[in-house]
Amino acid sequence: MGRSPCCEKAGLKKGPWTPEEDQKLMAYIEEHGHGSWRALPAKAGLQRCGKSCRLRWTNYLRPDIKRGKFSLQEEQTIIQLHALLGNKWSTIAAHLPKRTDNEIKNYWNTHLKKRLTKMGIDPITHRPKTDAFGHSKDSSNLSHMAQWESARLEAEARLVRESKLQLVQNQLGSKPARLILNKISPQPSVPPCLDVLKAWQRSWSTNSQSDKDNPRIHNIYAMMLTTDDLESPTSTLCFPEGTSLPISPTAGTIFNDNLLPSTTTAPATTAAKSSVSCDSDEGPWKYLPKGEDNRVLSLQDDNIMMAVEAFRAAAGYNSNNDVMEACLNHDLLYDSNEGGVAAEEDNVGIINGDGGSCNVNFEENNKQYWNSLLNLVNDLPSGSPVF
DNA sequence: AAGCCCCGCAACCGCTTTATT
DNA sequence: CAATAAAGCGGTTGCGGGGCT
Repeated sequence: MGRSPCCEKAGLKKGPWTPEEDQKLMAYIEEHGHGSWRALPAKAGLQRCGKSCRLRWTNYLRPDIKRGKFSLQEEQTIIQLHALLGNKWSTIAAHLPKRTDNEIKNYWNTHLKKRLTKMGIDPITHRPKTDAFGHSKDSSNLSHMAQWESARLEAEARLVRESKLQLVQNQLGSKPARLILNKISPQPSVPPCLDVLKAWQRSWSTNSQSDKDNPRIHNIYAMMLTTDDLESPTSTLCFPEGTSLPISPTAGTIFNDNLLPSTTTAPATTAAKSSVSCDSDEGPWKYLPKGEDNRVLSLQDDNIMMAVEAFRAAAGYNSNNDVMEACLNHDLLYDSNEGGVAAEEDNVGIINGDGGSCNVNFEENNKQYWNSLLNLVNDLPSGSPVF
């Protein structure tokens, strides 16, 4: 499946852009939109390849780019997200609305990475370097735990991109505590919070035992994570109850019949095409492909990961068995009786943020780690000098 | 003043993913 | 369903500017 490089043609210019070229590109896009990038250079009178034009536009010329020094808050957000996601620059950029992935990547490589190193923190694992050797298990667990949040954030970022063109539809059900997977614009009313970390905390907080355990673990890094507001315009975890938005019709819909308003019912076409579901306490989650549904998506906070999994599964898995397997592979489902991985027909417990009725069998160490991290963060006065 | 070195950033390269035919 | 095109993404490169000797 080869594809010839887009700049192969002789005569195409490379290297730094001149102001004249910038002007041509901006003028063309302002008037016509970019359309097909490949076709753009000829139409705009540029001796560049489409890829070069796209990069120049997305990384530099786009009017909604904020340039200049990164604020402390932005730095903290980058560090936090990098700890969870690794080098997923585009996903991280989705949480810093006016910054480009390229800019964030550069800033990380030239500033933040060095700063962490100087502080004795491994910029890859985000753990104190002295911990790295003796706690490899912790590191792998951290990575394991981060998988789900990573998946969620990536799915979220995808939905956000796709939803930019959508029209807001008015719909509201009777269920309280709505959580939506996408959002068109940032919500100023979102309360300051460490949404990612708190999401984790909720996932592990079945008991309060950890409150008194390991109070000093990773305290240096916890200090670095201190923040007043992790800006997360797409966060699923900070929305005030009662908020409701439609899921993008271009992205498809994740839904759960039992959480839908009683007046809406799932079309019969659902199961046929997207026989994708994840069972949960609320009943099965399903995914409806784009164009087939325009209802409002309403999720209970605790089911967010199940919904995301249903969505992801719709793209890559064909049967319930596959989805179940995917869930099992991610340690999402556990046998409620034995604490081991459940067979499909078993009565399985679902990881559930309220912790009340679910069976969470992750290592206690992970719980303690994240809880201690959050406790430390919460205990610190807001606006603590970190750097 | 000249040469050298380091750093930051824009841009490129090539691989992967997604969309289209 | 496979092939192809287009776009996305992350790693890397190389240029230009500033500081140091």
